[in-house]
Amino acid sequence: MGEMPVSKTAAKREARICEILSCAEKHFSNKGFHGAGISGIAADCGISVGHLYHYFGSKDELILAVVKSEMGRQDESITAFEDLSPENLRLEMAELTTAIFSTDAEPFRTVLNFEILAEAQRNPEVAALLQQQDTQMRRRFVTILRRAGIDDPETRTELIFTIFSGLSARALRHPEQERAALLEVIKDVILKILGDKQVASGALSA
Amino acid sequence: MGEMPVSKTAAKREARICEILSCAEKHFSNKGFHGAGISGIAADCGISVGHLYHYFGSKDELILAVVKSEMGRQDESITAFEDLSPENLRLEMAELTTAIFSTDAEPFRTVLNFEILAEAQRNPEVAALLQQQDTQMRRRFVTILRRAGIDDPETRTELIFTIFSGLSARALRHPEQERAALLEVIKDVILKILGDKQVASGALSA
Amino acid sequence: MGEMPVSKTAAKREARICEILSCAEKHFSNKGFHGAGISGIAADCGISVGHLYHYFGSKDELILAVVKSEMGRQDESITAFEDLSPENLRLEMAELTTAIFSTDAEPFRTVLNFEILAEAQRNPEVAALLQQQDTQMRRRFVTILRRAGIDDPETRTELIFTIFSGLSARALRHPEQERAALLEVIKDVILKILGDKQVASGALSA
Amino acid sequence: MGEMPVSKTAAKREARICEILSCAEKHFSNKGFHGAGISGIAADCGISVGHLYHYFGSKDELILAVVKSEMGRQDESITAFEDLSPENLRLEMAELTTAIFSTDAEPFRTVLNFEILAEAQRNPEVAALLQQQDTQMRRRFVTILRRAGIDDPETRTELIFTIFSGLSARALRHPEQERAALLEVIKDVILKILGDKQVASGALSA
DNA sequence: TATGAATGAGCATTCATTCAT
DNA sequence: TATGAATGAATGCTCATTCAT
Repeated sequence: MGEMPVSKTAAKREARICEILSCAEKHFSNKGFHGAGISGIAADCGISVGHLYHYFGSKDELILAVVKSEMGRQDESITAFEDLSPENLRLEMAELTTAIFSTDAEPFRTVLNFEILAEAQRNPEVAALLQQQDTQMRRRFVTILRRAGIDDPETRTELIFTIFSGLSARALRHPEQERAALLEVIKDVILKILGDKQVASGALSA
Repeated sequence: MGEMPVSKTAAKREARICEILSCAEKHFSNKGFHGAGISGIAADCGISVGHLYHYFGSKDELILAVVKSEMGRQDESITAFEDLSPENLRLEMAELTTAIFSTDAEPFRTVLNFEILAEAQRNPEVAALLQQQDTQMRRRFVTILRRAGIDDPETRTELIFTIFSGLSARALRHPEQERAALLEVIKDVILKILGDKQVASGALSA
Repeated sequence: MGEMPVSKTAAKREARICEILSCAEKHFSNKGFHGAGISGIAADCGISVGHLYHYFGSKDELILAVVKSEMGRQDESITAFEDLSPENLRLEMAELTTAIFSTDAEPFRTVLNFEILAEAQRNPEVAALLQQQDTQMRRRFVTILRRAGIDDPETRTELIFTIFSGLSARALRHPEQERAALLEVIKDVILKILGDKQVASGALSA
Repeated sequence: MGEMPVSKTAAKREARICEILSCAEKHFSNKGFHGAGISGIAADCGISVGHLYHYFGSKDELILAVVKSEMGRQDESITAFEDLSPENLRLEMAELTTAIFSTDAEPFRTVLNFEILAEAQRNPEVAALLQQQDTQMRRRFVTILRRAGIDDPETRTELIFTIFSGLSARALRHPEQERAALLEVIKDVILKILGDKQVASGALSA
């Protein structure tokens, strides 16, 4: 069961690719997609430039692969919320509020996050990848909410994704310390969104 | 009255600087800070490379200046909400929800927005500028809300800024057409936030 | 008596030229003739680039002027040895041996010394200046020796100039501390050269 | 016997490096370290600019390598004086006096000589190299003198190095034709220095 | 006399990429 | 699979110099 590598070489190849991706991610995080250079990445991997081109035909291809892997990771981290009881789901999501200001690797915030969004504005392939991945993440999240018996899961998903995306930007624009209050409010909002029967005009009102 | 240029040369100089900034902004938008080249910008301005360096000592200086001007523009566009009656304020803010998906120049979304956020992650000067500007914008918005007689304006400001920041990311990640429903929800949320006496656990609940 | 400036403006002009030369000398010393830039020199003088060109038509002209002034200074410092009694002359010259390892401004050693020699190898104008100045210095020194009643002053001058030139190079190649002994030897050699009736094959032998 | 290159590629690489060094030396001699450009050197070698950087990481590195090779050559040319009989040593050294005014490649004079000395004044790495190499050359020369049975070889070495260094400067400052007499005197001095039992206050006196 | 805007060639350096081995 | 030699265009930046004012 599961896809096991066809041969030993194939396994080695995949490992090598993984290593390159991880090196590339590091460099891209530090210097940006355009600031990082292929040769630096190759050197960091301990392979030659020419050999890197054996695995990735161009820098754009490498960028795309990194973006894809990054999003794979985001997607994966949604798994943590599957199979939670409705109540635990609410609590865990509320906790994310705090995490987003500190951790760099969770669904709504990655170091490469804004780099990717910026790139998406000018690279259609990246944009397509981004949107396709987002669609999938929303779909999974909707399923999670539905399984938890929450009404109108699509809208609530959108709301939550919007708020968390916003938070990740605020972590950069507003890193001061008085934000503790904000976090409390947001937590409450999240709990509301996941707890109320109706979402907005109804649920949020008296 | 009004600030008139001290001298003719100074005026010319300022005009030239403005032109460079505008060209640079265009190039940076299209190719990113690191993708765009000084020589391209200079050529587009109709001046020589060397001469551009007469006005900006380095590319970083130019980037910083563009970021600063960009944020000045964001800040300015808040002015539109000053002097509005409380009710109009609510409606106008709700309208922004739609605008953020279409317009490229308003307080919470600019083409350069993510480029700047990405740059802020590795360039401390940009980060400082970003935070300082955000502080000022929040202060102004708080004043607007307070003048409109809205309770706990600080928290509501944070909430609104968070939501709009999130929306601008969603415009990229989720540009599909079924989002009309989301917009309606967000609009309602904004109206709630600006209309309720209490903010969260209280106001959003029944 | 002596040449007084024709007018106040002329005096001012000369002062300005002096200032430029002194700034240029500083920059050339620090970065070399080719490493230093006109604009840096102008800035250091507190004048505009264009204005510097009012006084010196080109960088080469400025270099030449600095070389000339440098050599003027070397020449001047020979004056110190005129009017010395024969015995004092010997002692003073012997003292120079020590000075050459520490001072940067005396006839046989200047910071710009090697820069000038290197430039002379490729710039004929500098070479000509160098040789002409050296001729004049030798002539003056010969006169000094002759007045002191020293035999064959031409040859002794050559010998002394050679030794001091050599010392200035050794100050760079051999700046260690065990050189005290060398200095004593050289001192003695100088004293010999200036004291013996015959110069070499005779005088230096038993 | 002999050092044979480890592999064919390594040999090729070394040959290429040699070629670059020789081209660089030529350019540096003609225009000075700072006057010569990398692109000119690369073009002269028949390689691309980028490729030159494959071998030398920066211009400074290249300068340093040229200086090093230059000094290697100076050091090597001392070999000619090893294994000479005492008498032949005296004569050969005396002959050098003439050579220094004509040849460009011998221990005490190279075209790049003053360029290097000038650079040493501002580039500590070059200075260090210069001093280290000089120390070694002195050491070797001392051994030569000692083997020839000459007393106090250290002091005599210093004296000779000083005189020859001085001569190489005089070749530039005093290239006129009446110097034949000087040469004779210097020759005698050298012979004395290498022939007398005592060096200075004693040997040079009656 | 004095400014500083303006130029464009030149600088050292890095880039993504190709290719023979 | 793996190397690293090789390219040449492009990078950000500085240069000496000119010129209108």
